Amino acid sequence: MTRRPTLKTIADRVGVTVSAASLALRDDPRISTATRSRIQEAAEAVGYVYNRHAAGLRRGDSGTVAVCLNDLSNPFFTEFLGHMETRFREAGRMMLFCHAHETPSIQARFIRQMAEHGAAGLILVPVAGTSREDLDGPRVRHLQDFPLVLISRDVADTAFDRVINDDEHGVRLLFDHLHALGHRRFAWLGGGGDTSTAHDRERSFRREMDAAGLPVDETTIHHGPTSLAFGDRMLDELMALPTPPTAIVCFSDVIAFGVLAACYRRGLRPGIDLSVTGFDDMGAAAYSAPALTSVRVRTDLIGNRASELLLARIAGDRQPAVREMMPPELVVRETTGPPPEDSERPSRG
Amino acid sequence: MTRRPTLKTIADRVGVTVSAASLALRDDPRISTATRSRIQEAAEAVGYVYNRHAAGLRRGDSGTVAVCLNDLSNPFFTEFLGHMETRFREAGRMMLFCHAHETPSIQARFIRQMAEHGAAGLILVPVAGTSREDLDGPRVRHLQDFPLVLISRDVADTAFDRVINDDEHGVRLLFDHLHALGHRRFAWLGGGGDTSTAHDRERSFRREMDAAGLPVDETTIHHGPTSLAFGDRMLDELMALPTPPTAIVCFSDVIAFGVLAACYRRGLRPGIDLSVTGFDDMGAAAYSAPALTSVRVRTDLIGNRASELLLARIAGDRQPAVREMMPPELVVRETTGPPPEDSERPSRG
DNA sequence: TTACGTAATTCAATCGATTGAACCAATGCG
DNA sequence: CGCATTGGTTCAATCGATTGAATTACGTAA
Repeated sequence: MTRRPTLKTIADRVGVTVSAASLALRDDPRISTATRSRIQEAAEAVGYVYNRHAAGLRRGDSGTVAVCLNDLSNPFFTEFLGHMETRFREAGRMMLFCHAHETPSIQARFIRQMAEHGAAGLILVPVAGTSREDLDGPRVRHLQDFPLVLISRDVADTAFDRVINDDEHGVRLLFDHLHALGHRRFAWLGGGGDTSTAHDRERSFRREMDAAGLPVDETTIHHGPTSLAFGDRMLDELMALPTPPTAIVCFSDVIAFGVLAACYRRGLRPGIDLSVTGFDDMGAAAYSAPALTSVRVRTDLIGNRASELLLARIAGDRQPAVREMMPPELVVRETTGPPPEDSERPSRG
Repeated sequence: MTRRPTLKTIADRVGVTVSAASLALRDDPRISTATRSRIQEAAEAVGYVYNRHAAGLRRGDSGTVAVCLNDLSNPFFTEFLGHMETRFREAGRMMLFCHAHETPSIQARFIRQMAEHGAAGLILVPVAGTSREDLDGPRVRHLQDFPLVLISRDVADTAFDRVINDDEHGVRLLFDHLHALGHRRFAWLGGGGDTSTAHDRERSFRREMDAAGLPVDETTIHHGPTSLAFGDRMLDELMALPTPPTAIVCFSDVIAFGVLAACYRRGLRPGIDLSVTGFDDMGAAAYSAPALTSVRVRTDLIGNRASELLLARIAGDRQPAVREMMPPELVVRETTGPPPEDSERPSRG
């Protein structure tokens, strides 16, 4: 097993110096066309592979960018990943990737490691509970003056770029839709973690209830993980209430899908016997049975804008940190409809 | 903006040499406990961040591993990603990630780039159409003697490690189940690309049909992308046939979900009016309405084993390449049942 | 006191690519 | 013919960490 060829291998072969080889392979005009092509041919011939460790050491940029997601099992987040990956690939940068499993220690470790690797920037969906200190504090000095863009979830009081969805508006769209259909008894499912999305969406939900003059029945508010199982499990609980809700507003599509599964099992017809809404409008929402009414979070806009912003920062953009909110869109499908006729009569009445 | 601290920064501060600092931070016994802790404190104090470019240049291993997936939109593949990410994280390695979008040129470019970055190994779900030459040929010498493990999809005639699912057996399980229920008219949906999974599953399907003495009606065989839309679209086409199938065998859960959506729209009851099967048994299969009968592909076993194998290769294991097949499991849920009573009468008869 | 062993630390070369400055040769111009 | 210019290439220092060999300091045995 011979050693991997280097610029020296090429230079010796052609009869020039390492410098010439270096310049030639990067199409520097200082090297004549003739020698340049001889060098390039030699590189090809010996199977030369550029060594970014060496280059990165000298130049300071490794050509990588880091991305840390809180949860891979939720397709919503992989949508982001897809958009960003494309953007970075086009920019010629590789992606260091981490799945933080909603675990602060994993996130913290990754942030350190990506700094060690010389990643030029970081895009982060902060795990639940991430605070200012985790990104900004004295123990994470590598993030000072470091290109970092938060997406999807905000972290209060930080001076980093953020690209997020307008969650409060999204909930308002859903609420208005359901309220206009005649619903008065609502349930709220999900949003268990300490994240801006959980807080913002629930706050907005409560505010809308309040604005509509509806009391919030705390027995219809259930926090829990963003999982199919949670939605599935909670429907039974809600239906067992003395006055079950006529509309279930879910923190996420994933939870709503779980609710739909439970509806099927109980013989409840979503959109007729009960209204169910999701949030995110991931690809699968249009194909559930029945198709899910949801709020589209523009993962494309957010992912692309975040990537752009990060690349600009890496390129040296020094403008003050921005906080951009992308507009959600209500997508009405089949799981919402007017409340059933007899819904005004509480079942115990 | 001061320059990032290096070993020299620390050394100067403590009053020792760079070598001492280097050794101390790696807990080398050559440095006394006293100075070692002074050095470690100084490192902490100045906010030192290890520079892997420099270390990697000298030592030759950057501590990264590369993973290239063909398709992120399919949760089946992100399941792999999750398992592998965990394994590599535990092994202290970072992950360079690529989404190849089923595009050979992206895959090829990534393979080159991860070599440039000094990734210690590569796990690859080869994009459709990947041939021996793409991995082994004279144009990709960086993969010679390089730790590479293929997962999920096989590539013929290669001498790389492979960890895949036993697809032929999986299809046999499904077919036997449906055949035992009484089905005789089958349709096959999906498997459009030039991949081993597409070939193996369809070949197995045809073989089973043959073994059962059933003719394969080519109008019930439809190749197409692994997407919800494809499954959704194809149901109408199959139902419009003079003698529609009573069982639809889908290449993937994703396609099956599309079929279920179309069933809902047409008022067909999966498992009663029509049997539908998936393949992969991704998490969502248990929560579709109705719950999907599928074949579980052990992404956990495959992902973990592939990671292990790769780490062993990186550690210097030189045994001949292996090809391991993980056993699939039939998971019977609600979308399969006996064919409807009148199904023996062709609708045109 | 001298020689010696050991512990602690330093020396110095190295990994491979980059780059501003220096060098050399050939050409152009006065 | 001599000097300046330009084009083409090389020189040599540099990035930061690593490591086998060398050195120093110190205590101990002869």
